Amino acid sequence: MSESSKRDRILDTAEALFAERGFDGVTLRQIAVGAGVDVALASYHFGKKLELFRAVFERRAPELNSARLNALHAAQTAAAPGSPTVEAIIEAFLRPLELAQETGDPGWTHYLALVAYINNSAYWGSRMMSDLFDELVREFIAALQAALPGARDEDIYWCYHNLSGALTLTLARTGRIDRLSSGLCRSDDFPAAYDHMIPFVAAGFREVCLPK
Amino acid sequence: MSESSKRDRILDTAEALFAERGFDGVTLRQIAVGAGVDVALASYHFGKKLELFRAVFERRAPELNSARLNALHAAQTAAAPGSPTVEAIIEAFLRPLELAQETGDPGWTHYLALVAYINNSAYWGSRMMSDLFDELVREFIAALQAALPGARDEDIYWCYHNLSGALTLTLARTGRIDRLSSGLCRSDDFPAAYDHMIPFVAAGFREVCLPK
DNA sequence: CATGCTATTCAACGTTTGTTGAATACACAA
DNA sequence: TTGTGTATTCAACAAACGTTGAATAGCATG
Repeated sequence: MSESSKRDRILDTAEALFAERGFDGVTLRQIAVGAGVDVALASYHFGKKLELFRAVFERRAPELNSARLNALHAAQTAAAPGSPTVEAIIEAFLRPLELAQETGDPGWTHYLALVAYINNSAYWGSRMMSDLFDELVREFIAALQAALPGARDEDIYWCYHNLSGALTLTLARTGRIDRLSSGLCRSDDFPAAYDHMIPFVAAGFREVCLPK
Repeated sequence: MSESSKRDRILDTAEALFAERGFDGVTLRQIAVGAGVDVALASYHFGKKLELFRAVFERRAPELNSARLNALHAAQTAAAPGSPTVEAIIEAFLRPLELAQETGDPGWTHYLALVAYINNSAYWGSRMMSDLFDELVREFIAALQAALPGARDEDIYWCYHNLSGALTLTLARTGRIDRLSSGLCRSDDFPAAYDHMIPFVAAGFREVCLPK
């Protein structure tokens, strides 16, 4: 028998399947089979299917949020008494997401794909994302405002929207860039994605938000 | 009775519902009710549910592709014998998507949200998107290569990935930016989104792709 | 060993699902 | 009018769905 508890195996399997096929594309029986468990056990531990979905989505959010927040605070400390650069802020926003590779836990990769699925869905997205991630995002936006003096709020929000979109598509790991580039770029190469995203996004912020 | 044929009403209703809830989140009965039609009619016209999904996705692709291609060719003609600027190319890539508002046909808005859903999904995305949109995208990438002499292919693809992500999140109209900005920005304001996206993305391409 | 509590399975329920074959309505040609 | 092909509905199917209550196992504590 596997070392982790059956409850955890349900969460892990649900995480992987929900990320791949979405809430409605996965049945409790598929999750049960994947976890090597009876169908009824998911209901016993989590109640309705929707509550299992929420439990999966909420499980790793605190750890992810604190990793990113620590990175932001580290950048702010390093730049004190001034403000960190836009690059440093974006870096703090993105690099902690590499823990998916660093920890060697494929669950993190599935979880980030699930975040991408939810963030891109009008049905699930706005409310569920806000509940778990708004506090963090507002901290980053405040830091960006400090790094871009004179910027209009509207411009900052639209630039963040562009950053969020680029990140979301990366986390989804659709394989589209692999096909488009004939294998030159790979969807699961997060470091390469961030290496390109950081200067790309920083230049965009400056272009749109800094008065000329 | 409504003016359009029942077959078209099935496509319209399926388009709206698939865009909102995804393939598995919609039943043929919901589509039938929305279209004011018997359940069996969808199967009669389109066969399996998956084939209806494909039919919806393929219906508007040619018109969308030719609108964007025309815009690109117009920009190239205007810039001849040189190459259009990066801004002009991105503009040609994005502005035709405003036909969703211009035509006043809400079906276009639903369709673009469906494109976002598929493009962000690893399960549906890579293959379905490539089949319909790769030819177009390769033309735009070739134009970008011409506008960015000396750029490495790898960098161009990653920058296009960032553009695609920002666009995808816009098309999904999740309402997240509305909430985050307390109503200052609106998800369904496509012109404002593109007004910010074009300079943002153009600056990003130049920063990443142009040798310093 | 008995007790009690949690975890897990078993068996079944009432619905809903996608799909199909037969029946009907409708348009148009002969 | 009769015939013919397409469009549409009707009725029903077997399978799969989420969920639940009762039964069983495991394992502490007394």
